[in-house]
Order: sequence, then structure tokens, then C-alpha cells
Amino acid sequence: MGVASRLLDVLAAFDGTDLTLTDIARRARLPLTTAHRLVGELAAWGALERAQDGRYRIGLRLWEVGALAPRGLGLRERAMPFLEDLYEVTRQNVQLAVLDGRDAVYVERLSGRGAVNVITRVGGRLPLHATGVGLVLLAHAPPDVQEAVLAAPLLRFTDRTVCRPDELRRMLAEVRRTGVAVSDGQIELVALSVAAPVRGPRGEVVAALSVVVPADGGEAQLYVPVVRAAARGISRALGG
Amino acid sequence: MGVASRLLDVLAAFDGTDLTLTDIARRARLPLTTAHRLVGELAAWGALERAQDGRYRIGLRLWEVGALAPRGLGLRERAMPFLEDLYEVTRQNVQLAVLDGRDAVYVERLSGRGAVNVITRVGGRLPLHATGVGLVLLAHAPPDVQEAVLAAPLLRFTDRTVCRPDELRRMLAEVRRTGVAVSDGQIELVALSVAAPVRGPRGEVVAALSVVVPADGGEAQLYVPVVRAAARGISRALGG
DNA sequence: GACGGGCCTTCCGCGGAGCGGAAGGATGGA
DNA sequence: TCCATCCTTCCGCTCCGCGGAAGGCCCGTC
Repeated sequence: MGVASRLLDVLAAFDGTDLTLTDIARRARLPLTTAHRLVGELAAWGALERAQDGRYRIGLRLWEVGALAPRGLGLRERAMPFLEDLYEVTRQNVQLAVLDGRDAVYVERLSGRGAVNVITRVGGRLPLHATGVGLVLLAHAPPDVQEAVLAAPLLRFTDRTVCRPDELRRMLAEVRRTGVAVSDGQIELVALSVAAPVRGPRGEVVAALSVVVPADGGEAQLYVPVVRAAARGISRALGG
Repeated sequence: MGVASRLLDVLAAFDGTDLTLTDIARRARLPLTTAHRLVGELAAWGALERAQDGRYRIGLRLWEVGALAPRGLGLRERAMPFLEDLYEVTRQNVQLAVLDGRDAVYVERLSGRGAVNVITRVGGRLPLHATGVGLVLLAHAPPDVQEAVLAAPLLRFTDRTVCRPDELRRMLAEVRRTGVAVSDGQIELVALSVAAPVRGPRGEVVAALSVVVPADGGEAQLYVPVVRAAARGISRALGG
């Protein structure tokens, strides 16, 4: 209800592909005429752009505004040097994520040519209980978020995904104790991730950092020190 | 005029710092009450977030939507591997920018620890006539954009900034002829940038890539091949 | 080349949603 | 305690956004 929500629904209708006006109207559940007017205003401002074929896409102006989000590019900017270091050392996927609602949102990802293929995308979301970064974020999340996640059904990705609440609770305690999370084959059997918390000035966990490597050897422990070091580096850069 | 523009004005009021409601109302030239309602709706949706002290900042949801912009993260995603290569070889600032209106908008920037400090920021804008990427973009821009830029007064950054239209015209011709632009001390005296065009599937110039290095030696030519190679690599990745 | 089906765009009158002035908390500094 | 600043709630008037209807435009089909 309200103007804003209608407008934002229009924006939320996009998924990365170009959309026709009718697509937008359908997805946003708006009458065609209404969609037409809203889209027209958004395009006039630059929040949407038109492709040569007349379809609409998210515009650069909106990207610019989004780039001002402290938890988006702001965080990324400060973390980047450490992510690059970590990437150069490991030559594997390096990921940075933050908590939003009951999801982990991926803020940055560096992936080498030879690295494991992962399903994440910058700007994408994954549930908290199965990924390395998710476990870290969940382990340090406010109690109500933890309870909400534990109470809801836990989506299974592979047969190694931890879906039992009591088992997950134990894992979270372990993550808090050791300061590191290891998610072994819980999203894809071939991948394993090692994650550590990034803390803000007041010691709160503001993000999580991980490396995703092939799940063949038992070498996960090898990555623990370097991931932890990078995470601490970022925390320091944030003023922690 | 219209709902959308009011809402977008609220978003455009932000500049990276947290704002109080009154700040927003003042910047967007809206009555406090109106701003209050709009901001409330935006915050409820997640486009804005509140800091602990009650101030507002751009929210993660908006960043997520912005991340869907093809000319923003879409382009960045494909270009990233080449930017990293270029960065590793040069250890200097590597920048990727696109044309919007009469500005160059910086889509990505990798900066080494020891590299020259540059004033650009991801998501930021600079005029076209003085930077390396700007010259490349301007040289291949539609005629009306070129004329508009050449007709308007050209902002002077240093005493090496090219501000005379005829001189600028000559430079643009040179950029088109050689396929490379060199901006020497035109933004800051201590910095020099070498830029090359990135082309889309149809051969149109969709972005520009540059390396910013210290302006001490006459070694600009040294960087030309590697910048050009990286730009061609990205063009190929885009389907050109 | 006439026809039909998607799309997009313009027009316009009705109704309710948004507008913003006024007043009342909340907070913090002098 | 008083004042200043900022935030929030309330409410009635008006104006602006709403969306149905109708008409172009384009394309593939018969």
C-alpha cells in the first residue's frame, strides 16, 4: 500500500534480464496503464533505461544510488584490498557477505579462472544454514533471527546439508567457539567453504568472509589461518 | 513532477553519509511531513535503513536492485578477470567507466596499496574532457554529446587540463586514430592515465578502461599494449 | 493484403490517496 | 527549567494518480 511500494515493486520485478512493459505490469501485479506511467517516470529520471528494442532494464542512475549503501559498496571498498590479497594467495573463490533478514547477501566475489564454479552472484541471496558465510552470520545474529531460522524448515541442497535444528545449533556453538565456520559440501558436493567473521568498530559482526575450494582433500584447515587473518584485516580497516 | 520523481529525489538526496529526516526534507525540497511519509515507506521496503542514532542511509535492498543494472555490475562482472590481470601486471590503479549524459561514471576501480591516490570513487562521476576514460568515451560518443561537451565551458583541474575546444577536437581525432587516450596531468599533476575503448557485440564503444600511473617518467607508452590488450579481452567477453 | 494478436501509448472523468499545516512528544544542551 | 531541534501523529481538503476504454503500431499467419 502506498505509492512507494508500487514503485519499488516495479523495480523489484527485474531479475537481470530486459523486460517488456507488459512483463513488468504482470510481475508487479499492476494494471498496464499504471505500470506504463510509473515506468515512464522512472525512465525519465534514469532509474530505468530502454534497450534498442524498447525493453526496460535497470538504469545506471539507480546503480549509482545503490552504490551509496554503506553495507554494499561502502563495505566492499574497504574490504577489497584484503579480498585481493586472499585471492592472490589462494587463487580460489573469495566471497564477502552480509546478513539481511534471514538471508546472506553476497556483496563481493572474486573468482579465479580455475576456481570451483559457485552459484552465488554479487547482489544475490542464499539461506543462512548451509553456506560458510551464512553459518558465521547466523552464529552471531540476534537471537530472534536465530530462532526464526531454526524454527523454519531448513532447505536441503545436498545430502550433506545440515537440516536438523539440534545439529545446526551445535554447529553454531562451534562456530562461535572457534571463530571459523566450515561448510563441507552442504551447497554443492564438490565445494567446501571456510568462513570467518568481520567485525565493526563496536565488535559486532557486520559481515562474513569466505574462501570456496574444491572439496577433495581434507585440507580445509590449511585455509583457516589465512581466512581469519584477512577477516581481521578488514575488521581493523573498519575501525574495530 | 509526479510521485516517482519525489521519491527518487529523496533517494538522490543521499551522498554516502547518514542523513537525518530534516536533512532529507531540506535537500529534496519537500515539506517535512511529506518527507516523513515517503522515507517511512522506503524504509519499510528496505530501500532505506536506519542507523542506531535514527539517521537514514541507503539500504541493502536498493543496492541489490541496482546491482541488476547491465551497465553497472553486469558489465563489471564480465570485465573483472581482465581488470585483475591488468592490476597484477601493473600494480597501479585500474579503472572501468561508462558514458552517461555528459559524464564518465566509474563502474569499477582496483587500487593497489602503493598506487597513486585518485579522486574517483566507484559510482562517482567526472567530466569527459580531462580524464583518460573520458576522452575515450567522448571520442566515440554520439555527435550531439560531443557538440554539447565542446560547446559548454570546460572545467579546469590543473594548468595542463585541455580547455580549448579546438585543441580538444584534435585530441579526440587522435584518440580515434590510435585507439588509445593519454591524459597527462589533466586531473592531478602527479597522475597520468592511459585508456582504451571496450566494445560491445556490434562494435559500439560501451565502456573505457584505464590505468592511472605516476606522471614522473615518460613511460606512458609502456602501458599502451597491456591496456589495449585488456580492453580487447573484455570486448571479446562481451561478445564483440 | 486483409486479418488477428501482442504490445504500447494516449485520453479522460471519478474517487480516494497523498498532501502538508498544526500540534504534540522526545531528546539534549544551555 | 527552558529553549531548540528533530521526530511523529492527526486530520480535512484537494488534487493527482488511477485504470478502463479505445486506438496505433508491428509482426507473423492465412
